Amino acid sequence: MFLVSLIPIRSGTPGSGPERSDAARNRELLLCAARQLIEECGADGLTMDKLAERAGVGKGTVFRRFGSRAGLMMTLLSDSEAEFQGRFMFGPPPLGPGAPPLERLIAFGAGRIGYVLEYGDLARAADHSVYNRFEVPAAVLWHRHLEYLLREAGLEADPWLMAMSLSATLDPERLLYAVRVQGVSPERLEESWRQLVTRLVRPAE
Amino acid sequence: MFLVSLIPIRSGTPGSGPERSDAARNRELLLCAARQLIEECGADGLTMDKLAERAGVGKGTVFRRFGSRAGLMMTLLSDSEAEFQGRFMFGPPPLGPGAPPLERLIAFGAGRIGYVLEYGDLARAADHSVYNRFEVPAAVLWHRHLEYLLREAGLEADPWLMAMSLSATLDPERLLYAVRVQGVSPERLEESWRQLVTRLVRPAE
DNA sequence: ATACTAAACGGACTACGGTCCGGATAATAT
DNA sequence: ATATTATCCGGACCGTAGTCCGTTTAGTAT
Repeated sequence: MFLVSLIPIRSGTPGSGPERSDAARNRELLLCAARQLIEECGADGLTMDKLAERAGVGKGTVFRRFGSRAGLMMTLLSDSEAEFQGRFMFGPPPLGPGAPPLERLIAFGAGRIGYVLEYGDLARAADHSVYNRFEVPAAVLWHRHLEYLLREAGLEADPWLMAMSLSATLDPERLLYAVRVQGVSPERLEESWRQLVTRLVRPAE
Repeated sequence: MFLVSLIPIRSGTPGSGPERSDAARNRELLLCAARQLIEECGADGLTMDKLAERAGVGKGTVFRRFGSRAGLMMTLLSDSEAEFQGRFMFGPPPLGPGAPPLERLIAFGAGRIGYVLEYGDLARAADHSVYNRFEVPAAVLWHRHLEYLLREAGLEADPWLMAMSLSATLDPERLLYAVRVQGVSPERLEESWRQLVTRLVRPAE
């Protein structure tokens, strides 16, 4: 069993030591301004320049706080992300521990689909790292969780890569394309996911 | 049965009519310069400014020819892409018609994995459209092919979405991450793909 | 209070993808 | 040859993410 350091999402703190008061104040200003801007222009319409101006700080401050645009988006998502993590790691079955692995897999997909549809553009923008989006703590955690459930379900073959395939299926960009462009219903997504994982873990006669 | 208009990849021609002689000359200059630059700096190191300068044309010309950076990359890949398309649509079994659907699915994955590993950065850069990368002709064709094979194999449930999951599994960015960062071997990828599609199409007892 | 220092600040700067439009030019008609 | 026109050309221009570095400031030691 592995226990990660408990929801290591992204606090928005650059250094390791305590935070200076002006830094803390600016972080709040920035998060507040970001939420305002997203409400006004949507997540895709948020630019780092507009954000800096709205918050009344320099552009450098924005990047020192959040590292990148994707980092900012992750910070904005961190509360709901932590909530979701808590549910699938410690919450009630079938998402949390207690239910059989296959049930948990199905619930995980449904949960993630709901999450992505709720925070659509934000989730997509958070994924838009130029570098490896697969090494973001949250992504690593999902992957490990899927891998763990696959093992528990008795999957023989390469749970690591299978977890990767499953992660790919739940990729925000694809899900949003299916729903928004192709008009696929969330229920249909969930059902397809259920079929997928069910067939995956079914033992080879 | 559907027969697409036969390998509609991307010719690099903007208008619909015939091409003016200077335009044709510049297109050749650009493709040649692009291949040079990729050899020198890698696909990721190619910028549209450098390309224009190297080819001795204006920047506008580059974008009129190829539409975008991703469009240029697709054009550079079009020969090998056409070759791959020809193989899985008309070539010899097990990739081409004649073999049982499951065999063809397995071969398709292996072929695609080989393709992505061969043209790595190029394939990834070609996928990097800002807009919907899922509507690129080549991607649509793969998707339809996978969907068709899934149906042929007797899959009951939602072949369209299942084909989408399978496409996601074969996404260049993910494959390259697995191989280059995680050190997964191509054989392991192929084996995992084989397991995945085999389990998918296995009938529900 | 004063001096000191590490941290944070700000905004000019770069790199890059992509757009625009006035001017050049190849094909065609006369 | 000349005129006409649709197409193409070039490079200045824009918006955006991200970097850099001289300046300011919060916290702390004296």
